[in-house]
Amino acid sequence: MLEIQRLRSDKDGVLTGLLKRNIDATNTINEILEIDSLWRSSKTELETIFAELNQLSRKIGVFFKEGKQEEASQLKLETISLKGKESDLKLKVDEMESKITALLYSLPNVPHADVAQGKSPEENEQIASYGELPVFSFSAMPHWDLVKKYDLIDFELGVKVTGAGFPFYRGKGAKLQRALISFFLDEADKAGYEEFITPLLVNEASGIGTGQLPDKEGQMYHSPEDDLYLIPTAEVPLTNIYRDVILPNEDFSIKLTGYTPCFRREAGSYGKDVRGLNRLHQFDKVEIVRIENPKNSERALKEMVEHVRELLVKLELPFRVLRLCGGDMGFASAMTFDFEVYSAAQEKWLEVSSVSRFDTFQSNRLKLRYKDEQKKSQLCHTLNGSALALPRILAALLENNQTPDGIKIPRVLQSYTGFSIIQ
RNA sequence: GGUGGGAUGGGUGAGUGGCUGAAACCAACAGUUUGCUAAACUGUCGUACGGGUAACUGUACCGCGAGUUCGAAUCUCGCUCCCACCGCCA
Repeated sequence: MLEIQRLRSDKDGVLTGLLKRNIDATNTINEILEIDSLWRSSKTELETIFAELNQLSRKIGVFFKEGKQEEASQLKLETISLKGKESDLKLKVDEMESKITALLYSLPNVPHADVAQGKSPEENEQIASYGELPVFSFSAMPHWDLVKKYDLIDFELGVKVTGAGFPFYRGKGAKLQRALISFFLDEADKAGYEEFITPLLVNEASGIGTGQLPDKEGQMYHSPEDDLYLIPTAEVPLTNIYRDVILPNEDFSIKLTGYTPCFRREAGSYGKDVRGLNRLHQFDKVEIVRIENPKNSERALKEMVEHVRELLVKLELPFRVLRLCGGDMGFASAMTFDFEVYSAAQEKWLEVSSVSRFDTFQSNRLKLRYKDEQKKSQLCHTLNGSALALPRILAALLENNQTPDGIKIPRVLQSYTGFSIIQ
């Protein structure tokens, strides 16, 4: 949620920023500011009434103590008309507040100055690439055939036991999965992130805190009996650790990581691009989360991008890094870098990581603050990124490393898997 | 699932209708003292919003939401959560 102070002080900046998302928010913001100024004057009026009532009550109390019944009842009469005004005004003020909140919730984050305008993924800027695209002297198999050939993943079994998008990993497929998780966590640990094992179900307040609720309700699995949501990413439990927290000073840098399964309903995304491991209802991911002083968030973003880059280099996968254009960025993000690995048999780039800075957009909802030098509360900046999401990494590893003799395991994983080739 | 008990500031905890935004203690922070540390003493010590350049000031908040009352942390009702014991279970 954008801060209303920002709309008051820099309306034009916000408007031009949102244009990068191809959103013309003029009407919304004008409406917010109109209601806001009316709200402020009404609020002042209301508080004056409260102040008068408080004073009268105090006097009545004193009169009663002194036994002056007459004077007290006199004053009681005065409160009646004030109370009438109060309840009318209070209704209006409440109405205005919820209207403002609803309008603020509807506005996405303002893209950072360096973000380009654009409508679709084609307009994302490629800022780096690494590795060579594999060439095969034989006809390469897509991963959904490879996993069948080598008994690594059983999609049909998943359909039987649960439904589409819930695969079984088995044998070396399961081991490889576990190896990747351990590798990612170890790398995060080396980079100074504290590891967590988090709850996989969260309450409504947490969903609101990180922005999944109320807008993206349909994307999460929900247990109505207990009113709990299955997490779509570890970002939710990890970031919500710091919901309603005020850090005591301005000298902090919080780095969290965690492996969790992620659950996504993916309502409405059927058909192409969902084959095999490309899009699942349940998948594994290691997430990194940072909470930073605003002055350090730019550096933090760079470090996170570098961290993800290193992971992919070590896995020997060809990849490219994109800075997303305004139109392709997530609702809460101010800047996002996507990492895509090349999947050789599908001949496609697959998104395996998304690293974003949210500035104060999340912390405003989370009420996550720190005390500055003047001991004033300021909103923190939050950032997060996948490091990494497993299924598409697995898809690319299998496809790119296939040989007539089997699938070769990257060197860095071999100590984790205990084998160097899948035959 | 059953039965009880509870929810007050960073923590412990007092407070059953008015001068209580909230005692006291602890913790924390600043200062005095000190060769250093400790101790002692002094002071500060919630959040949000509104008004004001500012000093400051008004209002709201004692789990959440309603109600009674001139006035509610305190009384009434509903809800949520937590704890303990029993049952069941990894």
